[in-house]
Amino acid sequence: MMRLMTNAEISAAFTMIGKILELQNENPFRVRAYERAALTIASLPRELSDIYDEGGMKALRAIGGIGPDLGSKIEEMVKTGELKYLKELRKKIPEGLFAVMQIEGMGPKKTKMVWEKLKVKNVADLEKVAKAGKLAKLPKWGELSEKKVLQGIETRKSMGDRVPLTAALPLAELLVEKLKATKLCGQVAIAGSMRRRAETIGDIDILATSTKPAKVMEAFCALGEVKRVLSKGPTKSSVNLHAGMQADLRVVDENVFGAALHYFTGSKGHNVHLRGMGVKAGITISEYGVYKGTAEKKGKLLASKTEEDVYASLKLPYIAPELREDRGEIDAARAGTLPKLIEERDIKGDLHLHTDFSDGGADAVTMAKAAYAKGLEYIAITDHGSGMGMVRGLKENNLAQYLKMIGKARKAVPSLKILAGVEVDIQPDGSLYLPDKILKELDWVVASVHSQFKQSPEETTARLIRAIENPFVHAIGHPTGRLIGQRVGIEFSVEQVFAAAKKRSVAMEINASPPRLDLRDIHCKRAKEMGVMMTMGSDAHAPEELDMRFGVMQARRGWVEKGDVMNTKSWKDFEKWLRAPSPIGRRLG
DNA sequence: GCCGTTTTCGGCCCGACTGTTTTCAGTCG
Repeated sequence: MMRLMTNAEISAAFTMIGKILELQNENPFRVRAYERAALTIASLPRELSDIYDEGGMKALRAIGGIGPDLGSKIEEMVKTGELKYLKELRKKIPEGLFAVMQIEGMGPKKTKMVWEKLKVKNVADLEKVAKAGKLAKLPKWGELSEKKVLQGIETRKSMGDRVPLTAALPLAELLVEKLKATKLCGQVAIAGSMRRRAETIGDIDILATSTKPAKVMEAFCALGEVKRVLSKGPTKSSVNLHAGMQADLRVVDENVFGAALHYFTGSKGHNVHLRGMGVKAGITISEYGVYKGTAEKKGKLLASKTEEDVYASLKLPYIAPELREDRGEIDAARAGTLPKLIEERDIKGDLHLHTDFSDGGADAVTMAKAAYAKGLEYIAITDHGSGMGMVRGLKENNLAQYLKMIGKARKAVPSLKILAGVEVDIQPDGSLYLPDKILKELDWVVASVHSQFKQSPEETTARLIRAIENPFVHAIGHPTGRLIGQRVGIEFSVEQVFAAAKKRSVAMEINASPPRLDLRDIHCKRAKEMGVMMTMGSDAHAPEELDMRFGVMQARRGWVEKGDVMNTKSWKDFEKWLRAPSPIGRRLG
């Protein structure tokens, strides 16, 4: 069936409803119900349309936070591709108000007020009335709030939306180093979505302990990276950075570091879930610790020093930050079934990298030396086999030359095992760019989509399954083809493609290249649930790109364990696995 | 709007900072 609305679109619809209801001063809990549902849906590994086709309304209702009303709204969207309720709501609110509400300091109440009293319909209107001094005359507003709004508009203009983790993490680590260098702090740590390794982050959260919080705040606000101070208090300060991001610093007492770190790491959903459990157990959880009793009437302190203590107070084992998305980790913790997450040091080989035989920047010997220096036991050189005119690489007529190059690398770095591989294009019809007679001469075949991203989900599903069914394919490279913040990638039935991969023992790659991170977290999780094997590849085009750091982060967010990723095996075991008879008759040359 | 071995109705997480206030609402995370 043609998919009428994807999870992303349904999630966006609920987010929009939540915002409109907020502007209308609706019951905040009703607003939150929509927000929560939107978040839940965005992180579902399966498409709602598939869930509905299989299990109907009952299956929708089985999703946490989806009740009779939201269930029937989802039903309407997957059946008709639209939602009448949202259409009606939209008519009542000027589209531009949502951007107004995004401005720093402009919440739903203030937005509603400027709309009703000053007919502000968008950010441009807001700027106009602010500059005309009309804002300051509103009840409860003053000169300063007007100035702040203008600053907020400027900030919005100069800052993008969310920033990729891969770009923001190094900057945050620098800020942490600088704070440590002041010698004013006991501990300094990154918190927030960045600590959870979310693929994009909204701002940088840093937590520190100190006995001189005022001095720490002074030092923080005076850092060279800081453009403007938004707020400054003894426990919390916020600044805008020149790099176009916001950074928040909290300073707490040493003995509540664990509670604070837990609190500020989030996610919001995870924390709310835990606090709900706390209420039932008669305890209160805040950034200052876990207490017996209610928020109004606190009793004895139960935990605060470490995150482990916080979880233990709820009779739970420690939950890794990457899992704290309220995607079932709390139930798993309760049941004792949390995954033992993969770590960077578990990776023993790199199964996807390029040399200057195709579009890489370094020759095979250089890449091999760099890989060995990184401590890898084995690599697969996988230069492109692509029909795209601009891409050099493996063709029907130069296999001997390619193997000769790889032979040279093997001689130059004898301690590193080097597989002769290829990254072959999956053509629009699912056939591969290179014929089987070439592929069967290679040790490791990664098949990837590099063109024609705009097929229907049905066509793309068939395309990938056909590639999976090629007897010489070992892995599907960067399966969704997305580029973070740039390209959404191809759309297909994850269920059907993963099922085919499992049946044929073909691996799904976790591409660790910073712009890709593909499979993404929720797809990793689904692959694991379905028993699909995975590989990890750096997709390096230069020696310094032989780095799996961000790929491992993404995998950890997807509940991936060492045993789920084939190249965590030692060379000996990997070779055995690769040579073993399999449903598709693999071979290792 | 969701949810229930404390409730099918009445809850729903907790606290800091700011500005414009004379005691607190709004915003943010």
